[in-house]
Amino acid sequence: MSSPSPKLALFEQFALVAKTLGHPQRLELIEQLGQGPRSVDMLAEKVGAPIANISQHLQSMRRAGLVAAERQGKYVVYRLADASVLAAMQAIQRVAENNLAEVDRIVRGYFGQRDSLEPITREELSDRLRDGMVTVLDVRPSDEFALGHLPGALNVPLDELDARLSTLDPDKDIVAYCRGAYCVMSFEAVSRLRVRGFRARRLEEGMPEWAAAGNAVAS
Amino acid sequence: MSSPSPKLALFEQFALVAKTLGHPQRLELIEQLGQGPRSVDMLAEKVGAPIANISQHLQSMRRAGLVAAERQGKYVVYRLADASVLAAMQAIQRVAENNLAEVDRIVRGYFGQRDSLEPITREELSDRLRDGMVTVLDVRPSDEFALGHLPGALNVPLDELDARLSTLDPDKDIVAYCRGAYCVMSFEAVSRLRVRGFRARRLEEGMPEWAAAGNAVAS
DNA sequence: CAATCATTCAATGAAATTATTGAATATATC
DNA sequence: GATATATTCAATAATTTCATTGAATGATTG
Repeated sequence: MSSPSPKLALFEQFALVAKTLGHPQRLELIEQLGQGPRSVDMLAEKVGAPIANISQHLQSMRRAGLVAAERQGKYVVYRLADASVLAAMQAIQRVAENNLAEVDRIVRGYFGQRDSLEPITREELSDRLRDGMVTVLDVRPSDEFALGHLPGALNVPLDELDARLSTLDPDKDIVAYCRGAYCVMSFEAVSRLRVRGFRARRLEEGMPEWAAAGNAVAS
Repeated sequence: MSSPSPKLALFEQFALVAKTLGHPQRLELIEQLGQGPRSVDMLAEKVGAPIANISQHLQSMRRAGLVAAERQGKYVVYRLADASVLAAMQAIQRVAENNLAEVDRIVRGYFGQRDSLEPITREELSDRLRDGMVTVLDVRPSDEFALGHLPGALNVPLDELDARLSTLDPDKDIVAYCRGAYCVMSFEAVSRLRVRGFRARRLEEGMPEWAAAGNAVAS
């Protein structure tokens, strides 16, 4: 083996992947695509940025192997290249959680005591689902629910929660979830439900993590 | 909760971590620190770059929570902030392995058939160690061996291998390891040993992964 | 205290990244 | 074929990142 070491070339490829994850909007795109495949204009709307800008980000993400695209009529639908992309984003979040004081400050300031809403693990939720005494509430927008959701989950988007409280069984415990660990919707939902006297808790993670753990996903 | 959503602030922090991983030399620094804590001038020598440049990279890595520094006399010793840093780098490598054709091309071109050297898993090596019929060879430079190594491993740096062949028991199987999955030293060592008639295989991963899996590390 | 070694800092110029804007391209519809 | 919609491309300016260089700082040694 006399060819030059591949080390540098490989590390340049690894660096390409990492730097492509190094922009907040691209991370939001991954979070969105974690809920299911989406078109460019839908992604632009979700992330709140101009379509041309989002398309540019998606091109760089495609080159870096983070997403794949396929044409469906006049739409181009993007999806995460594979499960390793979400895993990489979660690994990065772990580093930030463990080692960045600023993350701790943001989380304390907004989410309050992380444990104050008694986050429930997906293992614990699986157990609770078997005894049938818990209502699983998906508080994402209905288009994200349609892409995939926990089996038996009820879709009550956060902005409809107040109007639909009467449809919820007050005798059952409620577990609410949304897009992921740092999505605020389920925090908001659990707070509001508790004010109204419901026994509500928050699933620690989102739908993508549930799916990545091998659990069933309904649609 | 009426304060603005922390989402953007959090994703900016996550992006900071990712972009700090987005330079090949910083990834090499992580690989080196994965072998153990090191001073700036030692890291500069290992990575083959000017000290001022490496110091600059280390500052940005410290700000991003990837490394921690402590003064020991006139030396500043850097170490990985915690195990999540190595895990994040591995997650990024996974994405690249899975999804980048260029990585596949580099790996095929240099490493040949990945399976041609019969990589052995650390679980399998643990089993083999118990029956005592295998020589574990650490082919890293001796300073890295000193920082931590597999229990019972023999340190034969790659550049000394030819000179020390007579010290190896030809009746025992040999398992060689080095810094990690993409370190070429153990490939080289296994190739040379096989040419000389030894039954040699390569450990799939390096010392840091062995340690991260909870296995004992000797020093 | 001066000299040496190790490290960091600040300034600089080059390269890379990013958002914006308008044009170009592809598909669907009438 | 014209129009509308969806998406990408190319050019541009601003911002950020990176390597280099020499000065500054801190610890050790004589």
